This record gives sequence, structure tokens and C-alpha cells, in this order.
Amino acid sequence: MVYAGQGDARRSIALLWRTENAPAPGGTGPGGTGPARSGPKPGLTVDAIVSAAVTVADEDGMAALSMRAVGERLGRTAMALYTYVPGRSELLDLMYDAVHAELPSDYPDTENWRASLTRWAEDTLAFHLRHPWVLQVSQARPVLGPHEYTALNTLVRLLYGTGLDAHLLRRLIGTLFHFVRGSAQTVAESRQAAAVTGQSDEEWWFARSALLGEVAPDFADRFPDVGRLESESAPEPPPADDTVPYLERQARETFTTGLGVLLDGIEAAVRRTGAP
Amino acid sequence: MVYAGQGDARRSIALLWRTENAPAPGGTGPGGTGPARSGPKPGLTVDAIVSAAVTVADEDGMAALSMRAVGERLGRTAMALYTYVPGRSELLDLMYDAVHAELPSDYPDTENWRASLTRWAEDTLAFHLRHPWVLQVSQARPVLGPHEYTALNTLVRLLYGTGLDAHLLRRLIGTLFHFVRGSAQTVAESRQAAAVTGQSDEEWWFARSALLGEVAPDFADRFPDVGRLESESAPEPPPADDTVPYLERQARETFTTGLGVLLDGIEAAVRRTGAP
DNA sequence: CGAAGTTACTTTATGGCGTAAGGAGTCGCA
DNA sequence: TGCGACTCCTTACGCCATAAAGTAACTTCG
Repeated sequence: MVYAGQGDARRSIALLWRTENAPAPGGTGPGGTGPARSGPKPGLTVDAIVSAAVTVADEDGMAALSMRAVGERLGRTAMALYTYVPGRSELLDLMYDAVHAELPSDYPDTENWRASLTRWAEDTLAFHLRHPWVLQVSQARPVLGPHEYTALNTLVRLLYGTGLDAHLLRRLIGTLFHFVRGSAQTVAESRQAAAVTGQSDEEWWFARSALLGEVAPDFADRFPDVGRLESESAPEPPPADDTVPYLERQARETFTTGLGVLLDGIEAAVRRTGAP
Repeated sequence: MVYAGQGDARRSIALLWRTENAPAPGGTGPGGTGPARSGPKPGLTVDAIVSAAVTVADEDGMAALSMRAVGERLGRTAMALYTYVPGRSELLDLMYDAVHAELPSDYPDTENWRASLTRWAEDTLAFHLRHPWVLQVSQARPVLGPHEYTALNTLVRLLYGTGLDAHLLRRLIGTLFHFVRGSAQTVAESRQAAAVTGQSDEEWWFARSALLGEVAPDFADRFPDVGRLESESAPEPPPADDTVPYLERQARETFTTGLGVLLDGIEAAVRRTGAP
């Protein structure tokens, strides 16, 4: 987990909101187009670097996102990036905000908040699965970039559709995010583990079960309720299209069911305040 | 995020379930007490290493958890640990399972599942705040240690108190964990950010707001719903004991409210299946 | 036109990390 | 007493972020 806001806050924010139009670490002034720059022409742009970094992170994961790797993808050394970006942490902030531009914001403004929130949750889940490294960027000190704010604004708008009190809404935001992000994390980690180890969920689970049986033959006695749950909730044969891995299918079921439960809870609150 | 199960799975499991009673990387056989060991007396134990590592991680965070740091705390070099533990990844697995022993399992078996689940959520939240690094250990390929299973068994037992179908229960587990872990993560990251940067949430938020105002004076127009939410959900003056930082207090409110909503949703499911 | 100044980018270096390899010393047993 | 097993250390390698200094391209000023 990486934390933002270490460096020069003003420069970070300026980069995020694209207020300065030149690389200029020295800072020739935040003002307009300037009187033409001296020195060699910049061969890169902040956008190009951010985009290359996103590609690296999408393809090979957060662990593979090094300054060297990003530079290499652009035909430069790692140090070349420091002309445009203060450091790795700030680059991460820029990446984070950049991908948030992908999130849709054009949900129909119908009275059916439940359908809208469901679509929002599904879109947000898919977004995090496209960019799983986003889950590893700290939330505590939000990056506060324009696209993140746009995404937040969308959710707030949908939530206002419930007609609930603003204080309650504010708290629901976090709950919804926790749920979607958690769901995404399970799937993302499952995929990455499969990619890294070259072993599918099924294979892994099978091997581990065998070892567990060796090492804890008294399993059913020590963990009776888990045992009961496993026997009672039969594994359900996969549907015709069994291309989706085991854990992933289960995670998606958890997502659908959990979202339903969550929305039921919100509905209860709506009914409670709606007809006092 | 670190992935488990890379190395020798059998040795990992044996370490987790403490099946081998000696360090023995060569492996004198998994069998009983053995015919007395030769060589110098081991100066360390797996437990001592795990406990030292947990202390390091608790105090200085996951980022500070290096083999060198753990060794230093025990008066050894980093390489000395490799006699007892295959590597950093496996050490993490052991730490993860070890701290799960702290989770209580003696919830009263009353019919009031709502109260029990609330207490479970609070205990689990507190646990994650005591050991925030746990949030950074991958969930996808569970470590499958004895204490983790005990903790899981506890939650399953409480959930059976709802009388719901096993399939539904299975999916609720993930939802509850997502929620609690997400809530914990917000608080943990807020604390760590404050510790690392030496800046409180209030200070940070205030400074950023000022910068944001400079860079996006049209904020209220661009993000009308966020603006509306912020003005309508007044910041609520802190209670007499304002020792709790801003974001943290907000996160706790999100936790309480969100948990209530979640349990309302479960209650709806109970009522639905209970009286068909 | 040529010197000076500015800027993009590279090379080199520092101090961190996990861990492979090999060596030194300690102990139990023959 | 010697040998093998064992713990623990030193050294080394290849990663990482990034500080510092050098090189070359380009603009502007004299």
C-alpha cells in the first residue's frame, strides 16, 4: 500500500488537475503558455507516462510497476521520468485518477434507484477487475483528482434518488465502496494468484485439501460448523459454460447475493423514513 | 500484496499446523520426536520468530517488515531466520494464522443472532485495527491455518443462528468480511498516513481543500451532488472527547450505520424464508 | 554568429530489499 | 577423537527508488 501526499502537495494537485502545461520541475511559474521554452524538446508527456504505467500495472500487476519498467516501455531510463513526475507515489496518484475517467456517469435518472445502484455496482466491479492495482492504492487520504470526484459525484447522485437523509447517505457511500472493492479484490487476487503460480483455483484447492486431510484428520470435529456448511451447501455443478474458474464464480455469486442484501437494507431504511 | 503457497506446500502446511517439531530444513522426516538432534542447540524457535515479526508489523507496518528487521529484533542476522522458515512469504502465512488466535469464539448461543453478529463485527474490526497488516495479506488462496479456520467456524456458527439456507450463508460470509475489512482498512490507513506524514487528518484535509479551491474554483458547478451532500450533511461538532481523529470518527459512523443496513438486509431475508 | 543559459536525458552511486552460496563454529554419537 | 549434522554468519547478486552529476540539445542574448 502506498500513501499519497508525501511530496509537494501543490505540485501534486497541479499535476492532477493539469494546471501546469509544461514538465518544468523547476517551475517557470504556473501561469499561461509562457514565452516558449528553451532547452531540448520534451520527448515525453505526463499523459504518455501515465498511460504507459497503467498498461504495465494492468498487464503485470502492481508488483511489476517499477520506474524502470515504465521507462523501458517508453524507450527511456527510469530517471528520465523524474523530469515529468516527482516520484513513484505521485505517478500512482496520476494513474489512479486517470483510470477513473473510465467510470460511466450517465445512469438514467429514473425513480428506480435500486436498478441504478445495481448497475453502478456492476460497472464499478468491472472497472476494478480491469485495473486491479487500483485496489492497492490507499483510500485514507484520497487523491482528490478530477475524475475521482466525477465518479464520486455519480454515486452521490444515484444515492440521492433514494430520498434518504444526507447524513445517512454519506455513510452508505463507504459501505457500498467497501462491498464492491472487497468483491473485486477476491476475484482479482484469485486471478493474479492463478497467473503467478500457474495453478488454477481448482488444482490449488484440491492439493491443499489433500494436505489438510493429512495434517488435520480430525477436521470435522474441530470445525463442525464449517464442515456442516460445506456439506450442506453442495458445490453446485458448473453450468454449460464452465470457462469461469471456481473461486471466481463463487465470488460473483457472493457479489450478487451480497448486493441484494445490502440494497434490501437500504430499502428498509427508505421505507422507514418514507412513511413515518 | 503477497501470495502464499509458492514454496513447498507440504512444508508450509506442516509449519502452520505445527506438525514438525524441529527446525530441520533438510527434513529428518515428518515423523515423531526423532532420535535426538545433533549440532548446536537452536537458539530460536518458529514461534519466537513469528512473534517478533508480528511485533515489527504491528509497530511499524507491513512496509517495515523485512527479514533484516525481524532478525535484528532477535539479535540475529536476516539469514538466520531461513533455518526456521522457508522465506518471507511463509513467515507471513504463519503471522497471519498466529494472530487469528486472538479472535474470540465464545459468543453466547442465544437466539439473538443480530446481537451476536454485531459483536462479531466489532471484535473483528478491533482485531484488524490491532494488526492492520493483516489487511494486506491476500485472501484469494487462504492460508488455511488452524486459527483462521477456528475464526471462520465461529462466524459460520453465528450465521447458522439466522436459520437461513446454507447456500445463502456461504455468500453472506464474504459480504460480511468485505464490509468489516473495508471499514478497518479506512481507519488503519488513516492512522498510518497520520503516523507516516506526521500530519493529522484535519490538517491534511484543510490544506488540500485550500489547494483544491485554487485549482478548481468551479467545484460546486462541476460536482453539484458532492457539493450538495457536503453542505447538507453538516460536519457535526465533535463530542466532548475529541481525541478521535476526524476521518476515524467518520469511519466508525460508517461502520455502525453500514452494519445496521447490512443486518437489516439479512433480517429481510430471514423474514422472507421464515414465514413463507 | 557565438556564448550563455535552460532543459531533457543518461550515467553513476547510495542504501534498501529477499535470498543463494559458502564458510565457521558447536554439538551428539561412533 | 573424529565425523556428520546443525546453527548462524559473511559475502554476493540482482532487484528497487532516487540523489547527484555529467552530457547534449535547444533558445535567447550579446
